[in-house]
Amino acid sequence: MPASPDRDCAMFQRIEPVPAYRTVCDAIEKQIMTGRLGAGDPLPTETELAEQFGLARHTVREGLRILEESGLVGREAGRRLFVKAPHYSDLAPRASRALVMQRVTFEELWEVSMSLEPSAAARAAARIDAEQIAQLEENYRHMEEERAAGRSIIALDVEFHTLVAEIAANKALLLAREPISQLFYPALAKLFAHPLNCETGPRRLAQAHRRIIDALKAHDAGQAELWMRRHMVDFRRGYELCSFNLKDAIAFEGA
Amino acid sequence: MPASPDRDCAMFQRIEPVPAYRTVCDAIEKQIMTGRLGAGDPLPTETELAEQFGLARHTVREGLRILEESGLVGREAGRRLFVKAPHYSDLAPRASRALVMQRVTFEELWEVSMSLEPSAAARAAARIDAEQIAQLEENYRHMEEERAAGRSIIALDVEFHTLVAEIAANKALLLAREPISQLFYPALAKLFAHPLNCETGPRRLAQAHRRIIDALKAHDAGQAELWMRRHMVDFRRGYELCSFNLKDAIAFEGA
DNA sequence: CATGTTGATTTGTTGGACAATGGAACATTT
DNA sequence: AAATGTTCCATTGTCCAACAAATCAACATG
Repeated sequence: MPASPDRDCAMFQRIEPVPAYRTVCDAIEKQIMTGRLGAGDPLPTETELAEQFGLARHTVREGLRILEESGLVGREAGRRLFVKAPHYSDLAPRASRALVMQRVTFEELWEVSMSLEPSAAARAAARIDAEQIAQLEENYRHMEEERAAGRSIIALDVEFHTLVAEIAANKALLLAREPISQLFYPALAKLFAHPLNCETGPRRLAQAHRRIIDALKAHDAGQAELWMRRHMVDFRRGYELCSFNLKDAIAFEGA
Repeated sequence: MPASPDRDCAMFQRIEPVPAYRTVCDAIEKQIMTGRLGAGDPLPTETELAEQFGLARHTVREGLRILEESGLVGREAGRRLFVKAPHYSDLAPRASRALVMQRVTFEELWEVSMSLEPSAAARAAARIDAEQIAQLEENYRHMEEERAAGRSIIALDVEFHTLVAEIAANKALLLAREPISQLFYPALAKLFAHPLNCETGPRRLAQAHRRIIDALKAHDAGQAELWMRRHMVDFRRGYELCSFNLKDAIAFEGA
């Protein structure tokens, strides 16, 4: 083995001290992941945990804050903490912010969406039911209403795509696409603020949604995928038409 | 508007009390997202923060734990906290665990990977450089070594795919695929534990990697995508061959 | 120049305390 | 009887004061 990197010679790995609050967090997490604590179970009270761990309540609390943030525990109507399965909506905001901080570009987001959205539509076509069709129609109706009133349809567009993904019923897909989907909000805002697009943009967008819904209703996976793809391509073209740079970082959308 | 849902009539939204530690977290997060605190900047000390916020140090600490967990701040060689841009490797473990708890199936993971991995390979082919080729070759060499020695190549397989994704240099893609990629670890372990696959599985896997690397070296996006797709299909077929149920939940991989 | 020593700074942890909130059980009002 | 007020207890949110342990920098020592 020639040119073996010298780090192979490093005999010892970096050793970092583990604060007690992290151990608390890990211990509880382990109980959850191994199923000894299941979703819906209430956590012991802070004082009980402190006793069991032999630590001060403050220390335990810091561990709980971490667990809470990672979505493994949450409050269900009241103060008490309950174990829960983290929902994609818990994790998406952090991921979105991470992407913004990494100065992700429109092009990067678009590329991934180009991979995920059409296949999501195809999958949705195969398993959509009446109630879900109604949801999509309601979204469409609402969008036309807002559009006629000259109000923003951005939130409704993001919702439409999330609805399609939920109909596709793939938990990994939902988790993967949501952070990206959220970031189209500022991108669309920028797009529709441009005089070239403030009128035609929303109209074309609604038309595409119409086509997609129709394909889904007909359980036509091919058409659904096709129209979703066209919809995405159209989005990108609009961006270029306004001579926005695809490689600019996505702007931060404040709370 | 017929059949307006009665929740539209609810005059007031749910109002939930915001504990001070969350306000702390939000305040600091805002400073980061608006750029007043940039990556690499040190945070004020806990006592300073406590003074500025007019809160007790421990309350501030709970807020810091949340920020730390979400990856916006971290320790860089020492105790002091620094602002940083969250890396996908910070967020992936949480997401993976979320998927496990939601009882994600092999089929779901596979479907998303089937959308992401081939296009990642195609994109990687367009921009791979000499050093990156060397990394892939090193990974391949190492894999053959381990395979010959009868040791597990699973970690190296996961690493291979992450390498390809990093070469594709799409930050959104990296973030989206990593949690899923991590979950193939237990799936592969299960697969290679089966007598039908413990020999042929790793061999076919290494062969596919060989083809992919060659395509990448030739900057042939089409071939890279094609072989990656075949590689994924092969993976699934192996799973079916062992008569594993594609709809079984992925097992938890303990620390 | 590598290795102690010292001291100031900062984080990790503890203890005890109290206010505020939620929930349940019960009393009161209409 | 249904809605509203009262009481009490368990639990969480917050504070104050303090100490142990680790880090860093400067300096002293061999």
